[in-house]
Amino acid sequence: MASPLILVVEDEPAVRDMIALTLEQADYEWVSAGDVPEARCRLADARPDLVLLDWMLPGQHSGLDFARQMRREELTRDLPVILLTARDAEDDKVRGLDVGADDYVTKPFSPRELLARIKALLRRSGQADGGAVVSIGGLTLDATSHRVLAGDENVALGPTEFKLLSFFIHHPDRVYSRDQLLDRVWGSNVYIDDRTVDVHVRRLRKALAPHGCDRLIQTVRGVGYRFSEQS
Amino acid sequence: MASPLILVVEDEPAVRDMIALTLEQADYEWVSAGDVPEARCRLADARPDLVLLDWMLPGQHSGLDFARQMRREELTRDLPVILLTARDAEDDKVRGLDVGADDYVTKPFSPRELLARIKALLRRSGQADGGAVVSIGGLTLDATSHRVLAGDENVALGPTEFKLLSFFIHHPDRVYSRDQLLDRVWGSNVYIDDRTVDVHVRRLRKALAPHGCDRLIQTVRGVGYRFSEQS
DNA sequence: TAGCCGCATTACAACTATATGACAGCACGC
DNA sequence: GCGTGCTGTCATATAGTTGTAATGCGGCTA
Repeated sequence: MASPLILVVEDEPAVRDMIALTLEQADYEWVSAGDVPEARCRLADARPDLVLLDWMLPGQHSGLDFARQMRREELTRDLPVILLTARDAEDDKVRGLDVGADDYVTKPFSPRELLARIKALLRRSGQADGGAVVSIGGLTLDATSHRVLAGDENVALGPTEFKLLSFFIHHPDRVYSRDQLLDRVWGSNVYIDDRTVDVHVRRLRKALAPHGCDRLIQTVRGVGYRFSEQS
Repeated sequence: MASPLILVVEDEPAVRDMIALTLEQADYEWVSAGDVPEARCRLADARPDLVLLDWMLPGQHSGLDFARQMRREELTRDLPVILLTARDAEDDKVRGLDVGADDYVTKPFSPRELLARIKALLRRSGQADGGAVVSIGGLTLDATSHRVLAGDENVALGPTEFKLLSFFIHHPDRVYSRDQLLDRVWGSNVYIDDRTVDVHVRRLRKALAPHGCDRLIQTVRGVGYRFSEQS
């Protein structure tokens, strides 16, 4: 496999160079962008495997908007994003997770920490498409054969339920609001009601219940849903 | 932290003993397995922090399959794996890293080299954890999964209690008046009675009490409340 | 020691969020 | 064209959460 390509979106040249050096030493390929429009181009032409995104960017478009937009586009929806935030900005972290960043690193950060998170994230997401088979808590989803097994029994799911479960199983132990789920499972141009998510969750649970796997989909009241093996 | 537990998967008793001795001298805990089925059991019951995996194992299941399977299971996906390759087989190394091994050691290897790699890997994987996780006094709050753990037990909280605890845990060792708490937890423009804070503090304490963590929320008479590890 | 004040505790009724079941519109294959 | 299965919406049921108020308790002060 070729070494992963990482897109660095950061306006300060000094920080960018530092990151670039770190990446090179760890044998990653990289491209960089200094603002959001440029980042869009790189995204389209270079097709990176992961994005390092500075929270504070010049121009009217913040990193937040960029991240949100990425989540809406089919092509970039599953791209792992690591947010670079200033220390002490608890709000930023929360909002960052809201728009779907997968992880964040607070500045200033050590090269080692950055690499560790990149590696962890790449491994997780690489497993997601490459392996095509993922198992959690007795549930097995095989993307290739488009099949779901609970234990060794087949589970019949409709298309939307399958996509929903697929998203959940690839992003476990994390809450997603109904809006986020609509963005990431249904896709961009949807005028669909929040409550519809409830219904599909319900259908998914119903299908999983005979196998005892419905417990994996957990309601987080006031927030959304979570897929997790733990209670 | 307790000393890390290492699972040694190796069929040759002589090599296994040598490794075990090395580990013991470095003050690591260890368990061992001679084949893949046994390794699975140890993985499930002992929950090791790192796996030393021999590439050449008896039986139809190779180390490669085992490693791949580990990457599929949620519980073991992020477990660091060091591969022990028999010969200087470049192919094996490549394939090993492909399935997600984090490092490899070529036999014969020196105890010192083995220990160095174990140490480095444990350090890295330890750092890769938790971005949005804060722990104080046995309490762990994970914003990402929107979960609270006391020790390793789940604590059920309502939305407001969660927000309150989240604020406290991010601002420890400092008194806050009821008005301040209303501002920062409930939001600015609320016309809510001071006494309501008492009730929510009470509810939070009640939820934490079974785990002994209620002592962290302290009343400062005439002033307000404080969250602190010290009494 | 009586009385006051601040906090703890409990109960409760309004309110809100989620679960559930039913339904009509579609798309698709036959 | 006709079933069949899937989707999104709605109405209703259920369950969990919230702020308030009543009451109890203990310490502090006069």
